[in-house]
Amino acid sequence: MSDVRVRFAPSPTGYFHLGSARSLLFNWLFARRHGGKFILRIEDTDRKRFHEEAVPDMLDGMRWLGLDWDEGPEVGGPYGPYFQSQRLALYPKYAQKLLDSGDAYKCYCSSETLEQMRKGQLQRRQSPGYDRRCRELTEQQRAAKEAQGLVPVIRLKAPLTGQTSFHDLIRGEISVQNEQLDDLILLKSDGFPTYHLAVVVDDHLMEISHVLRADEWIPTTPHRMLLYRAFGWTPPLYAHLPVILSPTGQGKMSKRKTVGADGREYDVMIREFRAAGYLPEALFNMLALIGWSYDDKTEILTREQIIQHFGLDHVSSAPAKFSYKKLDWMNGVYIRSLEIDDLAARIQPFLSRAGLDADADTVRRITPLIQERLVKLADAVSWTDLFFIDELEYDSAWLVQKKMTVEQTQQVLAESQQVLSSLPDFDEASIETALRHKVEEMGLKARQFFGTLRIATTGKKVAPPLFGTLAILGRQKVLKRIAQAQEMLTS
RNA sequence: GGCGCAUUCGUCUAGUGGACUAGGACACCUCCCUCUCAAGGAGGAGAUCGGGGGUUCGAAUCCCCCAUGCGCUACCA
Repeated sequence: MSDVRVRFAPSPTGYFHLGSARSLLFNWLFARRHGGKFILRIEDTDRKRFHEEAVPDMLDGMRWLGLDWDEGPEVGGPYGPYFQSQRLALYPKYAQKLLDSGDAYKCYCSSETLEQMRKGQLQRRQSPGYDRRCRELTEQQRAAKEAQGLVPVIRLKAPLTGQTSFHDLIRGEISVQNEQLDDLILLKSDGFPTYHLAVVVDDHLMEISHVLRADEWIPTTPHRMLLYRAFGWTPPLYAHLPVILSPTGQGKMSKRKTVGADGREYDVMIREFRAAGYLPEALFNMLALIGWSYDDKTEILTREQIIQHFGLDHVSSAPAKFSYKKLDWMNGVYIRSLEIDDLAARIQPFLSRAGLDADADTVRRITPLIQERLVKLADAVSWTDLFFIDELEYDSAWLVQKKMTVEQTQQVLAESQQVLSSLPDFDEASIETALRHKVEEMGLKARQFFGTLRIATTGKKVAPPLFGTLAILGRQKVLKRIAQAQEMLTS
């Protein structure tokens, strides 16, 4: 397959979300796997739903995920333009061709008429659909309508009998009875094409070889076959991907916030995953595994491995829920595999954004302590704020550990104070040795002694490993915090 | 209502007629390690493959029916 050309053709109506990203990724993988071209085409023919930020948001998201495009916005290409709004002159000509060949006709019914027609049909428990009243209009009838100032749409003349079928690369043969097929509108009365016309014309003109799209589009595919036949063109090969279900399993993944069975709100926008501190490589891996699998055991795959092994034969046909828990796990795996410098650099912006005055050197030193505790980069904030704030806030009762008295707690603080102030070197190893020695001497449990010291120096019940934390905090800050704890205990 | 697509542990999946007493991962449980939390190690529980009929010496895998879920049914995509 040397001349593989696939495209992702979103409608810019909102932010880049999980469902789009997955379809996009599979197209991209298919192109990369077969050494073909990946094309981005913006289907902005619906002026009512157009969203200004949609395209920039998607391009940003794609760059973040490392998905490049060979032709499309910003990069151009030999088949441009890649915005349908810039190709508008094209579509009426093709609609006219179908009019000329008798495969299409002008329909003068207004939206209101059609709406009423549907209502009536539903009331009579009939299938809603256009009743084709304009299909066989005579020349005179049309002239009369035009004289009234009615502006027509152009409809495809679907066959009334027989059946239309196509071969789906994932599902095999799919066919429908032609009587089920509506006379689709190809050109709206404002001269804009509908999605159905524009897609077919553009896919043909751009020489698209394979169309990989979500499941929910299956019902429109027979119409496309009809259009290809009317134009006398060879259709591309089709593969319909399973949709992503919402975390509850009730319905497909929403394009807005989605609420899980636990009542929690889950992220769906790529920008939200990014802001929460998911790594692009983790999301990439995770997305690739929705509906595709490499084998019976491998879960973690590099981008290169995925490209190398990706194929439609391992794409499942059943819809799947997106597992946020598994994404969290996978993100942790990727975070743990990062080089310290790399991770520190990725954490930094999250700290700054949270308002912490975190210098790069300190962040670099803290990073090894929290690396295996991070699920998301944003978690770094609550793990590290203790290093950058001046006053700790905590309940003094926390200082007193289980099975310990206030007196013993005071003793722990005093002894710590003494040991730590007299240490020649305030490094992690020295601190640990000296303190463990003291624990033994006092006959306490390590968790009791260090528990108290942890609260005193970090203000938290859960914090990074103590000795490394103390070393990074520095002697001065540590002693000051211990003194403050002592004060809190006595007052 | 009509049409279409789907149906393997709670979840994501492996499985393409015998190697399946159905494998892996997440989540869950127990234990170990341990200064907290993690991470890590060892184990455990969890699917009679949606149901019912066939075909076959043999079916999760092929066929039929049913049920359920989802999708489409716009001058939206």
